[in-house]
Amino acid sequence: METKTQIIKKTIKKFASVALKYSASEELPVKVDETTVISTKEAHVIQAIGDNKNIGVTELGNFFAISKSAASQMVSKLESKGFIKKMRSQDNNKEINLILTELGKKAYTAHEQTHKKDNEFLLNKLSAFSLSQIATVSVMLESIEEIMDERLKKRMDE
Amino acid sequence: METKTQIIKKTIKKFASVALKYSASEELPVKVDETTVISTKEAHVIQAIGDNKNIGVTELGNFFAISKSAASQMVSKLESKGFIKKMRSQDNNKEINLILTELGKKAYTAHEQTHKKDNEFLLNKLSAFSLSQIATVSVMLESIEEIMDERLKKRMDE
DNA sequence: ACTTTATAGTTAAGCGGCTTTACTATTTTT
DNA sequence: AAAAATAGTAAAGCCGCTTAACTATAAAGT
Repeated sequence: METKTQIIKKTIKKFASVALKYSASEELPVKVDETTVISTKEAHVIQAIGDNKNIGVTELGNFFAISKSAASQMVSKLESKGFIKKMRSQDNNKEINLILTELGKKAYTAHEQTHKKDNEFLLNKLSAFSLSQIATVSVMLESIEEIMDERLKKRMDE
Repeated sequence: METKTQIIKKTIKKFASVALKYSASEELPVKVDETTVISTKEAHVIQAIGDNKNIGVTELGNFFAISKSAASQMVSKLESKGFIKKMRSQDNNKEINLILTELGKKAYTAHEQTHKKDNEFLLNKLSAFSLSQIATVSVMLESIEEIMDERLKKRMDE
């Protein structure tokens, strides 16, 4: 017979493995068209630029919690690949405003679409559960999140 | 008023963010002792070697679904850092048997301990839920997992 | 006003973890 | 014994990041 503790442990394990699979699936490259594939990181930066008109390099770095140097490198790469354009800000002469090119918009949409498809798939599957069941999951996820936050925080300053 | 669909969508989002946090926390380095820190990848390889006595390089590569070349590189690094030892197999002369050194065992334990601590923390928190609530979560996780598996599989051969 | 300081961005070097390609050395198959 | 498979290594290179050093512009301090 299984104790409650055992069941919880099993569930924790399940969560761990599903979470890792989710993040793995999040790492998969995105197909823009027959000849163009972008990495997830590229897709995310394109998304951020699409969602935040006129964002700059430093801002972008903060957004993803990476150094502005890393952001600059990413931006240069995306520009050389033709996904984005660096526009001098009209307010001042040191900032840059990033915007998507047509190709960039296409990439944005492609990335959006895959997420949309996945979410519909999931939505469909989860519709089988009752409202209260979903609520339970939600609450439990928040508990787990709390712990993750502590984990991340604690280990940071060890 | 929130529709069920909206609630599910919210829950999916929550899952996504928690899953990413989980995998981020899984990337944190592991402290072995006052002077030694290892990366998560290193910790996982050490764990695999500790758990699979006499595992070889190619096997290790398969285990983590990386090339045997990558496995070889990792193994060499861990050996030069003194965590593992490469022993010629006694059955034949081309295979290698990997074993943990004392330091390696220490690293194994350190890694194990952090997981144990985290799990106890989680176990504690989740004990507040009823058995049937936990069961629901479990079932739902399996649904999500199924979809992840399809996601991963489908995108692989596109 | 003009010098100091802050802010935005870039560049160079390097690291971790991976891939592919090419290679050596043992086994196994035929 | 020759051919093919298997185990491992090495070299080169890619991706995404870091830190450090740098330039250029803008804002503040006195």
